[in-house]
Amino acid sequence: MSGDHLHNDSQIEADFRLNDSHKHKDKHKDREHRHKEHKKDKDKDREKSKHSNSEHKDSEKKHKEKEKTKHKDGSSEKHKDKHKDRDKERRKEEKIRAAGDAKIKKEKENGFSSPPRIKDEPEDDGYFAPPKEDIKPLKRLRDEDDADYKPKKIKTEDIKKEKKRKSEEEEVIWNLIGEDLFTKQGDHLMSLCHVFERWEEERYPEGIKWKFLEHKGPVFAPPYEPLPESVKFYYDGKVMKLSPKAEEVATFFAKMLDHEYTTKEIFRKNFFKDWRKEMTNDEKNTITNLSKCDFTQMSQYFKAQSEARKQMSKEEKLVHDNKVTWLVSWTENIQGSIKYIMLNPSSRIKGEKDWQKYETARRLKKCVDKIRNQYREDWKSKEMKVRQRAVALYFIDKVGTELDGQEYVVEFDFPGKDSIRYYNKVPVEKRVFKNLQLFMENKQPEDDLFDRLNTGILNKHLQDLMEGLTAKVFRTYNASITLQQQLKELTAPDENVPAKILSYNRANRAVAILCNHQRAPPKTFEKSMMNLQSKIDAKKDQLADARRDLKSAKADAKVMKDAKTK
DNA sequence: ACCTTAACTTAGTATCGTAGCC
DNA sequence: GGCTACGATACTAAGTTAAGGT
Repeated sequence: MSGDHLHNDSQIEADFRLNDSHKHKDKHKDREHRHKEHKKDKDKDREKSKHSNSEHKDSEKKHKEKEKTKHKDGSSEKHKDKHKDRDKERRKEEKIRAAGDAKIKKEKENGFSSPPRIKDEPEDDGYFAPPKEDIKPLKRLRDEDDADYKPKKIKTEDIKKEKKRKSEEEEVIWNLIGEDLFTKQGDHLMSLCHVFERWEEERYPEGIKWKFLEHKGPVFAPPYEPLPESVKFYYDGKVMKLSPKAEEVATFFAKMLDHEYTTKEIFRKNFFKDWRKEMTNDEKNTITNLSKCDFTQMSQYFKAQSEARKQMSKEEKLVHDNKVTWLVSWTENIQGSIKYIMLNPSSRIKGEKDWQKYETARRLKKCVDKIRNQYREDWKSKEMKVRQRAVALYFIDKVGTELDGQEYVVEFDFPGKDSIRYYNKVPVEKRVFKNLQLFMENKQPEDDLFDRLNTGILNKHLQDLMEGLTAKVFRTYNASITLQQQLKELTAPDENVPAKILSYNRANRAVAILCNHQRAPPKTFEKSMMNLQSKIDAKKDQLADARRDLKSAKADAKVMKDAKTK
């Protein structure tokens, strides 16, 4: 959700209601969207896998180095987890690298500088597009949402109870099976078999089989990874290098070599027929008899792989990291920064966080007076560090409060976000002004004004003042309280809706100014403005015409009247 | 103590979809 | 049916914050 001021608590609630009440329409939209997304994702996935080898040895080296240090000093649980992730990743990378240097070279020319890390499970051979958690869970059904909205902590206690209840139920069901279903015992049995209840609920009118379908996205198989060079295929006793497609199909057969199926004539015939479809002409000419094919090396290779998988520890098998919220990450190739794919703002994970943000701001409301009093006191502190901290905190908190007289004015001039110049003259309290003068004593222009202060000191102080307090919270708080005050001031209960909307927009604008929101005029702005102006002009002309007509009509009427009376 | 980085938030522009108008 | 305006959504650069590294 964007803009602090745009979402106070009541609005968040409203947002959820909106989703709920619109779920049908939205679902439809969502489906369409996902359809598109899948296509995109599919393409993306192909791209990613194409580029996945462009991974740098650099980052791997880094990982290894990190690992070393961490093990030495005994890292936290969380970090151990990360290690496992990295280990896994490294293994993946190594595997991929083994696939061939030529490929790497080619792919280095392309954009990606790291293979995307996708949070799925290794056992899962399918690619998810979109990833398992819907990329756009925007309009999920309410009940679904509710289900995972609740639990901050799922107590093991509850799970145990639930398990116990289930097993007791099961026992009763087993005891009742065989009973006459039309007796009370039967009713009891039916009531315990929840699956019947569900069918009961979902019964549709005669002939109607479904009301809507939800597309959760197709599962795409990962692109085929060729076998390592060392794994040979033999035809008629001679080594034969298969084309990638033929090799891929051959692996299906190789993987089930131990199965009885492969001895069945019909099965062998069917497989061979399908296999030939993927062979090159040369292969078709050479491979004419399935019995002369030797898949044993392939078979052994896959057996060894599955054995290795079994050897992995429980933790290794768990690929996911439930300490983070992103679905996919990769290293961007220009700045080397990390990019993420995260959930939509309307997802539980984001919505809950956003809600928490406002809860923190509400907590600040309770102690903000105390905090303000304290930093005012600290302006007089003997300790320079405390004074600097207090002045800094004042600027973090201060939101254009009007002061009597403009005696003490501070001029701000610095590159702000997006390197946009921030230039403003702000009236401040006398003590702040005097303190700033003090901080400037014996300093060159390039010296730090707050030389005794750093983020660590300030943040620590904020934490001490209130748990969870950071600089951002002041902004959220001040924006929210301003919106509330403005709404109170500008709106009247008996106003009509357009008037209320106008008042709301005005209140919102006040907050936008407070937060220094800037927006370029839209490209079509001037054109729209001109259209509006020409409409106004046309109306004015019309009005003038009408006036003229009225005047002459009146004159006519007078003449007529005179004539009539006459 | 200072610097770097991962993970997340914020806030901007771009684009899409659709209602309403002609 | 085309055009426009406008709200919703998508996309993403550039912030913040906390934790880790040197």
